[in-house]
Order: sequence, then C-alpha cells, then structure tokens
Amino acid sequence: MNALPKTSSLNKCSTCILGQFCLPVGLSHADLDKVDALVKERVALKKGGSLYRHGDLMTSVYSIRFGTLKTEHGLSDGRSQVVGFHLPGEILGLDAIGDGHHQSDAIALEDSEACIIRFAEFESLARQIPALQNQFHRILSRELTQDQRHLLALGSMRAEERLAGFLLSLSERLAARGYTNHEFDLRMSREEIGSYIGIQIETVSRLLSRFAEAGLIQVKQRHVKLIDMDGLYELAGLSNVENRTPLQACS
Amino acid sequence: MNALPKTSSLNKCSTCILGQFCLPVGLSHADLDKVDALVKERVALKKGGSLYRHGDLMTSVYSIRFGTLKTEHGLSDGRSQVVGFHLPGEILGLDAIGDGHHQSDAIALEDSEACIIRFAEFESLARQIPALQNQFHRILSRELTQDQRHLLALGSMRAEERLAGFLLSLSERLAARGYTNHEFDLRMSREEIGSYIGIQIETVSRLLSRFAEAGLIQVKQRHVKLIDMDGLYELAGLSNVENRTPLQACS
DNA sequence: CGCTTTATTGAGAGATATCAATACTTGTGG
DNA sequence: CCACAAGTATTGATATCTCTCAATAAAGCG
Repeated sequence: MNALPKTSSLNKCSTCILGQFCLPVGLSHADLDKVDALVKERVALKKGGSLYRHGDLMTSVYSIRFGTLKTEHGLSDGRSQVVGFHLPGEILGLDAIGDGHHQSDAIALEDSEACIIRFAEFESLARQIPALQNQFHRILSRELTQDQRHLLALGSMRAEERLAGFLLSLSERLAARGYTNHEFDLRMSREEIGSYIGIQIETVSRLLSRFAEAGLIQVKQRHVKLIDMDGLYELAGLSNVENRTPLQACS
Repeated sequence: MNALPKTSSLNKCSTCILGQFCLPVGLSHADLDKVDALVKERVALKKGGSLYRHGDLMTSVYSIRFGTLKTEHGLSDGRSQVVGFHLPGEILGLDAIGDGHHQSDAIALEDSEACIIRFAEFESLARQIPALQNQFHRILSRELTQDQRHLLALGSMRAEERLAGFLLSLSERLAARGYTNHEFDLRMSREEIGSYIGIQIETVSRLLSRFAEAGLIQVKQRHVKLIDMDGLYELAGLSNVENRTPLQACS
C-alpha cells in the first residue's frame, strides 16, 4: 500500500487555509511565491497507507494537507508504540534530519494528503528567508515541547489523567483548526489511543465508560462528546483546583 | 543560586574538543572563526544552580562546556519530572524557540559551565553558513528522536527494562565522549533517575540491588560498574545488534 | 449475511507504589 | 576533628493500579 505521488498546481501554499499552522507564517507575498515554487508535489494516502517507514532514506519532510496520521516506533521484540497523532498543517518527518533516515512509521488513519517539502531545497530557501527559517525552528521546537509534555504524562500521571489529557489536547488541536472543540470523531482505535498514552486497550475502554458514567463525556463508538470540560481538566491535573475526588470504579 | 555570567577569550569553539557533538561540525576554518565571534560568553554554574527556569524569556540557547545538567518539567499540583540529563557538547534551551520562553528548568547536577549562544545572532549566522544551519537542524532532529525513544521506554517497557536502558544509554553517551563505558559515577540521585524513567525511588533502589545480585553490575553509592553488558542489553530489550548503537547510520 | 476486526466487561494476577523503619552519607558548626 | 542534623539510600510489608486472560457484544467489510 504505497504512496502515490501526484502534482497539483491548483493547491498552493498561498491559498491554503492551513498556513497559520504550517511553514508560511509571516511571509511576504513574494516569499510565499518562492515557497509555492518549492512545494509542488503532494502525496495521496489511503487509510492504512504509509507516508514513510522506519529506515527509509529521507529526502523530504511533509506537511499534512488533510487527514490524520499516526507515527509509530517499534521495538525489536515486536512491541511498538504510537508516539504521535498528526493533524492538518503539521510537519512530519522532522526526526529524520538527524541521520538522513526516517526513525518511525507514518501511517494514515484515514484517507489523507501531504505536501512534499524537498528538504535540501527547503534549507536553501530558509537561508534566503529569515521568517521562514525562524518559523521552521519554532515548529521543531514546539515539537520538542510537545514530546516532553507527553513524557511528563507517561512518567508521572495515572491512566485516568492521561486519557483525560489526551481527549482535551485533541479537542484543543481540533478547535485551533476551526472544528467544534466539544464534539468530534476519533480517527484512531482504542488500541492506538492506549499505545499512545501507555495503557492497555481494556483500560482505555473501561476508563471511557467510567468517564461517561460520571457525566464527563458521551461516547458512541468513535464519536466523542465532551460534556464537562472543567471536570476533565481537573481530572487531567491541568486546572488550578488542586484536589478532586477520583472517580469510583463501577461494575 | 544564580548563574554568574563571565567572558573568556581563551576558550574558543575552534579549540574545543567537544566540537564533534556541538554546533561546529564540518565547518571551515573561516566559518569556525565566525562561530567563535558569536559564542563569546559563558555561564558558570554551581551544583544546584539553574541555567534557566520555566517561563524565563529566551534570548539564548546554551552548549554545555563541562558538567552535567538535568531539565525538568513541573505539573501544577507539585509533581515534576526530569525529562533529560545533559552532557558536555549538548545544546540546551531548544524547546524555548517555539514561544520565546523556556519550557523547563535546567539545573546543574554538579559544578558546570555553558556557552551562551545568542539565538537571533545565531540564526543570522546560520543563514550564511549552510553547514552550520544543517548541523543545527540535525541537533534539533536528534533531540526529537531521543525524546521519542524515551517515550517508547516510558510507554511500553517495564521498570527493569527502563533502568537497564538508562544505564546503557548513559554508558554509550559517556563512551562517545571518551570516558570508559563500563564504569562511571552517576551525577544524579536515585530520585532523579526514578523521575526520569517514571518509577519510584524505592523501585530504582531495589532494581539496582537486583542487578547487582544477578552479577550484571556493581554499585557503590553513585559509582556504577557495568559487569555484564550483554546481559544488560538483553534486559533492556535491545539485544539485537542493530539497536545497540543509536549513533550508527541506519541501514 | 456471515466473517473478521474492534470494543466492552468481568475476574484474577502481577508489577509497582505506598507506607514505614533503618542505615548510610554529607555537610555544618562547635 | 568530632558530633549532630539533614538529606539520601536501602529494605520490608502491604496496598493498589493496571495488566492479562477470557467471554461476549457490536461494528465494519466483503
């Protein structure tokens, strides 16, 4: 199930609504044209298709135009973990710059499309356009911050906190892209959620049921409605209110 | 306990043995001079002193000249987690580029010194020197990869595997800097180790004792001797040769 | 419509946390 | 130089959270 490269002259960065999340932030019209000239190719991915695989030679990084992807790291014994879910406007493949090979598998959770950014050419352009260079550094840096927040969750939080935090973080990211922030469809399976936040699929399922019983959310399959956002924030340890009685286990 | 800025004209990047881990990789003599001109100031830190604190305005990033630091993220309820231990030659403060403020606390685990890299000036220089620009991107990218490996450990591995992995990773990083790879002094407490790998201090202590009983290591306080490296690699789930040396190029 | 995958729920097991007591180290001031 | 205090580390007993195993149910897909 491989990617199918195709060219489109219609879809330019200069007209893309995702600009605010992507590379062209704060660029002049002239500079935007140069980025348009660089990012000519796109890749269409079917659900389940891979944008790149661990070990692949890296020549480009990618910006998601539409769809959702996961990135996944594998262990030699077969275990693997989802390390990120990626929404439109986000840049993928940045962890491959270090040694020129992709470090993870990037897999589409639904039919998706990504812009191809030839990296050598991009670096050249970034040397000419300070605002582009700086935006790229900021994107890399935010990626670091996000991974470190995730580390904090996996290392210091309980399952219930991690799941609440996951739902809220997803909600915030969708809201930033103009979707409703309290109701959305999960593009990932319970297993992928569990892998991402470091708990088993059964625990994810149980906790979602518990959240629903407590009136925090409504779940119907992969459709989620956040009812009590404040309660979720408290549960996730992200509110000013210090102590909140943990949810009781129900049978 | 604040940092004490001081200037030194003696210690230049061009003569620094850490160049191979730091920014000046693959630079010509002339370009190296430009980096020397940029990195003029240094900061001396006493044990326990902070290089920066969460929320501080970011004007510079830092390269460790000697010593060891930890970076730490805090939760609003007081919990906190060590997200990184940092050795000479490593760049600190990269996660602050995103929004211009430091996202973590950077604290010296022993008396240390860091080079101050004014970031705006650095970006300007990086636009002039392609090799410098590329090296900076690689450093950022490797940082991402390392955090993602750490995520994998925290999300998918058991305590014993995480601790073995921690010891081996530290050993490899020390070896790369010319120290013996099988015997070293830990600069961090059991608590800091536990925080970093997401387990409690008592569990760290117990596991170290177990490793010692099993003949894998010898521990006397913070002095550690790795006896059975193969056994440790196996315990860490990294017994495959391909995974053993993260520094090598992927095939 | 049946088959495969995905999700839910329960019961029991296991790993790690928590609580508690003790020992060891390090630094400080007399 | 010693003694005391504060911090750090070890070890044991118990509690608890999450995993594992197992059975069933629901949904997606050909």
